[in-house]
Amino acid sequence: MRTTIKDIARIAGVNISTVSRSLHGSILVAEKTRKKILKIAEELDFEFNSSAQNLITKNTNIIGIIYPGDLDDFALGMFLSSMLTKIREELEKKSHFAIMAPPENNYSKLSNIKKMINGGYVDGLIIINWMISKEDWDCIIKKNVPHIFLHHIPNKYSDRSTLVVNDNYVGGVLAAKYLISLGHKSIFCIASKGKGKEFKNRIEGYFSELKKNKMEDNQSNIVFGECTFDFAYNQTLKMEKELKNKKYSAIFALSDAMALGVLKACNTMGINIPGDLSLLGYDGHEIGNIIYPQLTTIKQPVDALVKEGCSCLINQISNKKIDIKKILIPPSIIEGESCREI
Amino acid sequence: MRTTIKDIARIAGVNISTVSRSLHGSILVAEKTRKKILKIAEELDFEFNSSAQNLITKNTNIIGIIYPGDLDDFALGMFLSSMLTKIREELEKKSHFAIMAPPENNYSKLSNIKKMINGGYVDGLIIINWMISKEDWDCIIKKNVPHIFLHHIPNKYSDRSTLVVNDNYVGGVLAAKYLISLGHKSIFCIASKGKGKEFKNRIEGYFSELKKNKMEDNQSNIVFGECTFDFAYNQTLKMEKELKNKKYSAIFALSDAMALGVLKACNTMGINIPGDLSLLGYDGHEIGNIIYPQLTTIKQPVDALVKEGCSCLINQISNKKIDIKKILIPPSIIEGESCREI
DNA sequence: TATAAATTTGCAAACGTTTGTAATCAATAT
DNA sequence: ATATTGATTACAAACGTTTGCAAATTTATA
Repeated sequence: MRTTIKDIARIAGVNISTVSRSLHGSILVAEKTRKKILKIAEELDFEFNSSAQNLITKNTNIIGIIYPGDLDDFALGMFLSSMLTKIREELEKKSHFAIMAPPENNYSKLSNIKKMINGGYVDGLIIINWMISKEDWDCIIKKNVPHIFLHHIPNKYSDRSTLVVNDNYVGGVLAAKYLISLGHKSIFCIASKGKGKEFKNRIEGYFSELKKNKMEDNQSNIVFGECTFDFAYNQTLKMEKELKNKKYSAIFALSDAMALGVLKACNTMGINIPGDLSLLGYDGHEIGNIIYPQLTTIKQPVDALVKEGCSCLINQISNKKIDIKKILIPPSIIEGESCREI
Repeated sequence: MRTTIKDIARIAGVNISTVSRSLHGSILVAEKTRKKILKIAEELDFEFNSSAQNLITKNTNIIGIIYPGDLDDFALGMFLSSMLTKIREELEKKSHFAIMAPPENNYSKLSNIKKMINGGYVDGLIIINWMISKEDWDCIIKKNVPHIFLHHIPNKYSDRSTLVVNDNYVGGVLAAKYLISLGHKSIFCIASKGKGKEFKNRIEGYFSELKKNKMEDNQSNIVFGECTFDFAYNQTLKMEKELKNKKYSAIFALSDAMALGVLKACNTMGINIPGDLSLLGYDGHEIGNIIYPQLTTIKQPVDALVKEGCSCLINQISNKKIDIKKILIPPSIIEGESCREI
């Protein structure tokens, strides 16, 4: 049914090896023959059968993208489509396809990571998750599978792989600097322990900058909860009295999802942003642009992240070895309308 | 390096065919032998090499998901992560993986659809796009590749395939019915010709219901533009005078992205929603829940869409034939806070 | 106990490639 | 004319499976 090099060989009256070499641009074939073969291949819409190729060459030109199954964390959901699309685009440059799966099959409870590796599905992995099981990790190392951790800092093993994340510490510093530069003296931080380490770093950066400005007593002005819209929303509602008394002039939300929760709560309570309260988010998702007031936020440079990450991964694949490095992409600030000078 | 059935056969002291049969649960193997082999396979973390399997069986257990490269249309972007994640989940039930690509490679300008098919990458395709090239279409038909069109109605060929979309006509009716039931007499519609046919159907449904209620003169109360936040935003700003004069009591935006544009413009101009103007969107994306006021909108049932679509596709794959049918998933209304009785 | 039947196992070809090595051929040097 | 060389092409094994068929083994039957 499908065209194979055998068909082409038959038509051209040559051996299949000549066809293979022609199509791969080997110098071991006469110019005239190559032209003839190329023409036939073109006419027949020939593509190499990838399975047959993989079987010999051991590489599939497919990259596995692992991301969690439950997107209850809206924050990741917001990033995901742009991240996936960008990954696709970067891989395309190197003629790789991307295959997606959660870490484990929801139904069979078997590890998709192991299936991808042991089943010979992929050349490498992009892991967008807060954690990875010991079993999966062992498999990756044993089989020496090129991989990167992207966007999230997993709770383990990340120091033995390539880690590509935005520089959360610097982002935290940036946030504090910005609010301080606007004259804010009393800032409340809506935070989360998160599932990985990124929030920790973000908070450290933030407080280190406060300390520099002798605002360390602000350390109590923080609350930890889930990194969700709902948590921030409810938390803000709870603070109605303090907010109306202007105890705080600004809120720093550790994610845009949380910032939106704050915003909605303030809208509900009739607190004007930025009139009564400045609001700073973190993520820089597009969504911040389309709400009112436009969200001021620290932008995680998704495009740069993905670009850098894919290039590292492709490198590892060509060199057939796992790199250990930490790539921190600097965040930047998007000045919207949700913060004001005081 | 990697464990193969040969390794297992050697260890168990049997032929590879026995291993293969054991692992596939064939009855052609003694219970005792099977147990022994299963145990060894388990210990060695064995997985069949998918390439070798594909080569023989001709199926890859991989589904190609085609969606456009440029997500300038924010509306699709908003849906995409939930759609992809849900697809992944549905396919997982049948042990399929999902591979993503835009219709054509951005760099080489070669068709990814043809590459996926002729290269033997996929068993079937899910096409989320407004169009498909004649060349790609011919390839699909020639090779009899199971596929569905999901979410979008492509400008051609959709009547010769399985089409799974939300019932746009009914959605339009629903929108009109709802606004009319709230007492609105003068509704403005911010619309788009769109790239596929879905908007057309949506508008037809909407106007048919208006006509039923003798509001057909409203036919002039519509504007067409890009289906984007920006278009709706600018359009609404332009209508400041009419809106402040209360010429319209409600706006029906054909997508949530557009509804958000309207909302932001109204916020900017000091028009209160729903106090001064009711606003109805279309899509039912999560984003509507987290803004203020919560958006009232017609929900496209993404989950049902994907579930239905995947099940059709899997069916086609098992039967090795392309089905021609049109599956319309009924939309429903999400009552938020952006519409009020008048 | 011999034979037939049923069960279990092994053999070998096939899938569509890649690639090292051998064979062929034409052209050049002797 | 013959040997040598270099360019081109063909051959065949290998990759890891599946599967029809034959062979071997076990069990049942007479």
